[in-house]
Amino acid sequence: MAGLREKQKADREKRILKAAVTKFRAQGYRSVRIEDLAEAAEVSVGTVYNYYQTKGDILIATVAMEVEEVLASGSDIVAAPPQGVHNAICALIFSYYDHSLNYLSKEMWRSAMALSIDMPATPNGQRYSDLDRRLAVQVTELITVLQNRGDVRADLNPVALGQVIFNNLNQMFIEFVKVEATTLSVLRDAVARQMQPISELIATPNRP
Amino acid sequence: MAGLREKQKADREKRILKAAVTKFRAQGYRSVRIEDLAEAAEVSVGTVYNYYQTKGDILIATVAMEVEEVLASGSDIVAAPPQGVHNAICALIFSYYDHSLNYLSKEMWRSAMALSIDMPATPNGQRYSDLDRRLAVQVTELITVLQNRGDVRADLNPVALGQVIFNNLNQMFIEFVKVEATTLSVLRDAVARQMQPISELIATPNRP
DNA sequence: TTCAAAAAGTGAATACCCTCACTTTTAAAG
DNA sequence: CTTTAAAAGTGAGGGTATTCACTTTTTGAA
Repeated sequence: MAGLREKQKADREKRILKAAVTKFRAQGYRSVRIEDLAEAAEVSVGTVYNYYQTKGDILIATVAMEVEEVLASGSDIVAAPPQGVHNAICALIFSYYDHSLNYLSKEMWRSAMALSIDMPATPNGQRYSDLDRRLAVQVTELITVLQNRGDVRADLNPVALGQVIFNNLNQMFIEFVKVEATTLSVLRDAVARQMQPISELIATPNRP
Repeated sequence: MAGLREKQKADREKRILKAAVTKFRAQGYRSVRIEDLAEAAEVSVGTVYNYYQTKGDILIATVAMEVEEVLASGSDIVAAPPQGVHNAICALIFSYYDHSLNYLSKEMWRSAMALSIDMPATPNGQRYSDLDRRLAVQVTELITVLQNRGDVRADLNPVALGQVIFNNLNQMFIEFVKVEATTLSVLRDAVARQMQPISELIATPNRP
């Protein structure tokens, strides 16, 4: 299995991906030409297409790496959410947001999200949608944890709630990456404000 | 003002737009070439670009017409929402959804939404974002109406609530257009299920 | 070691969006 | 009616993602 051919394949794929991460961040996804990636990875244009179906496919591969990290950081929060419904929900959401720009620029996010909408049937689009789905599931898990802990009313459907909260945080993130000037702290404040009434409503009523 | 030149200009623009609506729906946005539109509108490729900045610009123009209708139908609902919080919210959302495919195909929506994310600074993207904003405002207006009527708790921030509900319905619409096979009734049911707990939570508590 | 088949690499060719230097048409003044 | 400037139209050409017929490399059996 670790023949010469396999080793070379893995190496070429890695070189292409590394070139992509570097160049996409430095120059922006748009302005990087496949030829640039091929040159940096020391392969031909045709070879790039042996490893990735489209330019967008390469982008999704870089985004997927980041989202895996985001999911990992989120699972820490779900395992031990801070006290209070609002704090817990915001902690999870903020952990997503704070990780989101580690390796990716806003422009890369925009392009990736646009691709996932525009080409939903391609492996690209599906992979991105899967990541979104896993994020939504994680939010639902948090709600369930909070219900088990007695913080959130037990009579609420955690799936419906989780989806609504995820859809909101996702849409807010879209708005965030659409405006280059917006900072993470502005995003956090806006979402915290939106979640405030939701958190209060779903919290278990005080029984004095 | 209604000189020959103006008349011809208006006529050409209309011909291009008409060709776009027809061909985009028939063949899909992607597969229609600017040259096809130019031919159908009996102008040259260069002329198309005298009226619209990019291919995406033409798409947004067609989408904008549809969204204006959606907004108009929504304002009827806001003016006289049906009884009950859940009914009122769903009525508004469903009026959006039910109008959405009048002139546009799912593929057109996908492309338009992708454009709005990917090129937020262009006139295209901004115009689309403006339409989204107006829809969000309309949802907020509905919440306010329901508050004034005493159906929704007066202590809730209608803007935060309106944004969350809009973000959710918008994101659900994105998922809807991403999967060609999904029907409007499936979409409606899913959103109704999500809004159910929200509606109950924000409704004024019964005072027996 | 040799050789045929399979796998992978290659880059010239293709397709399509968009631009721009040039031509044609319209407006309006003389 | 001429003339001239402004406005609009035109389509060949530039740029880049993607393809595919051909070449090179690797594998594994003889």
